[in-house]
Amino acid sequence: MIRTRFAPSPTGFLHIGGARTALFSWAFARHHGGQFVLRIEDTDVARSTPAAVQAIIDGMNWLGLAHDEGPFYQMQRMDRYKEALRQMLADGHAYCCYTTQEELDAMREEQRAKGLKPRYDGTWRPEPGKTLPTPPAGVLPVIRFKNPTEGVVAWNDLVKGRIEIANAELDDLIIARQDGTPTYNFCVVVDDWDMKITHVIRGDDHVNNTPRQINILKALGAEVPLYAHLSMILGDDGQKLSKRHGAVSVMQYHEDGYLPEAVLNYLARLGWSHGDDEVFSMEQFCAWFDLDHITPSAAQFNTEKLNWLNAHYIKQTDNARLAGLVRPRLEAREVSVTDTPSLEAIIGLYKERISNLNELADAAEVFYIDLTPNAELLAQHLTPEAKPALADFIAGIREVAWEAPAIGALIKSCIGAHGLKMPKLAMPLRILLTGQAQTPSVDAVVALFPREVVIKRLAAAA
RNA sequence: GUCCCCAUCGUCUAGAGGCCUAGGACACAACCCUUUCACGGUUGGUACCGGGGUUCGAAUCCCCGUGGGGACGCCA
Repeated sequence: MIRTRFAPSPTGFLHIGGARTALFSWAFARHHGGQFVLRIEDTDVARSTPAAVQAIIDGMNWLGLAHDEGPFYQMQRMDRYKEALRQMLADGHAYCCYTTQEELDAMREEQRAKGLKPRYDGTWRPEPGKTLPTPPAGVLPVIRFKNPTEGVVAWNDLVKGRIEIANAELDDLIIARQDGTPTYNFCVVVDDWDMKITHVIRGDDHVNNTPRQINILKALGAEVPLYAHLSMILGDDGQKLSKRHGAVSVMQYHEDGYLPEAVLNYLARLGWSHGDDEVFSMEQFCAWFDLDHITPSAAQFNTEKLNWLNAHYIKQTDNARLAGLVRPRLEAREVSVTDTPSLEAIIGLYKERISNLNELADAAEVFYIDLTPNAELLAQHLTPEAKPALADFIAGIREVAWEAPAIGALIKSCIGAHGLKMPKLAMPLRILLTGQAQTPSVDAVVALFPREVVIKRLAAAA
């Protein structure tokens, strides 16, 4: 049974990189009929918040990345970690270290100054025949993992291939703090073991943790899972995403009018490929996705391509669902949506030409609010030569059959009578009715409105 | 500084030694369509980081550079 996990720390929202990691873990489990576990790594009490947990879950729900187990909270598993810690101590795989924070800082500074890799010097590490210093009074120890000093740790990374790191490069990391609480690398290992995770799919900022985790796993007598390290996603500008620069919540995409299937499709294609396939459903993705064909190099986010995909999915979506998504956006603007014109009809006319739901709301809004066209824009298009034709149109509008072809015919007869080209009348009509110079076919726009509203809006020009 | 990773059009990528005169998509340009703006359609330009090998043959394998990124916390 394949089991994957997504293990965010709840210190902020679910961003695009985390979402892709979750997506790949989820899809891999789906592909193999396995299970996808959600685990909340909340051991950093100072920075973890319930609001962040909720934000992450909201993001995953919006994207439809459902977990099969969890969420498990590491803070609720403290007893288990401490038990494992005792075991490590008893087995001689871990030891108490009394070096203080200050001493450590000084040591690192000195090593860095010498151009060395900062690392623990092993003062308190027990060795056969070695006499340990006497523990200083009043200093609470931390627990360190006794990392092997010889040989190499290697694994076959499912994305990057074989990675090998010499144990000599690794120092004895702290697995429990002075207050006795376990640290990240230890919790992860115990959890992955207990939760029977078979494939650890995560960001490649964890590559350096992997050899340490493998060593701990072995010390614990646990089976080592397979690892797949996903390269990072860079911002639109090629820069690293961070809280300070460019990182936004996936829910921001919701705000900005993106459909979850567009975001999902875009993310799936970022760092993974299936030949030339660009547009596909999540069902299709799960059928294809197998950790093969994941790019080992970093990928730059491209909003324009996301926009294109979003526009594509909006065109594919039926008007009723779109109306359901646009209506709350109009309500948020305090626009009261009435039955005439119907929101679905407006959407049907506009969805071909916009690329997000907010643009759809922008287009729909003008049908429901009182409108005063921009005077300058109107003056520019409502030329003296157009006025007689407009007057004819206003006269004719009371009688004409209320459907686009008949209205179109009326427009043609009005311009014909005055020897004008279509845009001469179409443009002022657009502006008077919608306030905008760019709209769909003007006869269709006119037909959307109730007749009285058209009469009223055009009267304003007289 | 040390260790690790990465390197094909502007961007996402195809490519697992001959199928590559390097393919697709976004973006861009031109044209067509057209009632404005879009949509759509057609066409076009643009890339294998550099240098050495290996080989009959390398975008693909190896080495060295160079460039970029990551890690080096009692954070996760």
